[in-house]
Amino acid sequence: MVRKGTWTPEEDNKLIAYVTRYGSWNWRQLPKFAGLERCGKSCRLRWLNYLRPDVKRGNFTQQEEDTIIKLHQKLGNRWIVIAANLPGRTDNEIKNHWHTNLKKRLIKNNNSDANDGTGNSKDTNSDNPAMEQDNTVEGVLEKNSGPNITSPLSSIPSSSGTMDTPTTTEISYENYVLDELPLMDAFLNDNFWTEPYIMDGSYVPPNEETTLLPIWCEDEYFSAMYDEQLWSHQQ
DNA sequence: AAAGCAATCAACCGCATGATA
DNA sequence: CTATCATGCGGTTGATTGCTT
Repeated sequence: MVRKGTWTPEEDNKLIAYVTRYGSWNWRQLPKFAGLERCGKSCRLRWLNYLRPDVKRGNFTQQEEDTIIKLHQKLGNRWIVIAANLPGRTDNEIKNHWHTNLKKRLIKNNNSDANDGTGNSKDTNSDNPAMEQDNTVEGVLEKNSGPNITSPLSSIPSSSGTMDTPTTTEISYENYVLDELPLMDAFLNDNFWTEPYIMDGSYVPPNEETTLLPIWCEDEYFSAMYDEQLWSHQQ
């Protein structure tokens, strides 16, 4: 039986514990091994959109909104490409923000422009001089990602020390002491960011013997940390 | 206080694409 | 070449929350 609907803290615990330890070597099989009554798709979405350590929560900044608008003008509904240029933001989050805020704001702005008769079109950053340096789509892409539009996964920090500049605003994984947090090693070591995503065959999935263990039960510290720190931030 | 409505956002669904047998 | 499977993407839905009356 496959569960649907909102994820519970317990389910989140299981998913985080599993992906942290073993990576996402196969989303379809993952829920079975992780002890989750969810489909693989649901697990993947939950991880990518909410549980990944580098997911940035909270309000969009003016600069982020400007980037979204500019890129959407050029690219249309290619949310994954737009997301790739906003580190820490997911396509789902950007899509939602677009439909609930930016689209309406643009319509409103266009209407007011049409009414004022000046023909001067103001974008959302007209009150922010700092943003007027290079507001072309090319400029935004160049500034955020280099000359080429990057792959969606490029927003995931590489192993080259990007944890020095965390993109997470609400959940700071740096606050946890490594010695006391065995599971968090995986978040912070050099392999974590590449393991789940590299499909070159180098990643060895857990075997049946090890995965039969209910791994989430072993990690009481992690569970407690998660309950207190992480879950509360998401509510 | 409660009912109605609108806004928000987490999650699901269907389709497309790429890999592999 | 074709079938099958896994994954990714974008559109849409529905539950929850907040606001108004």
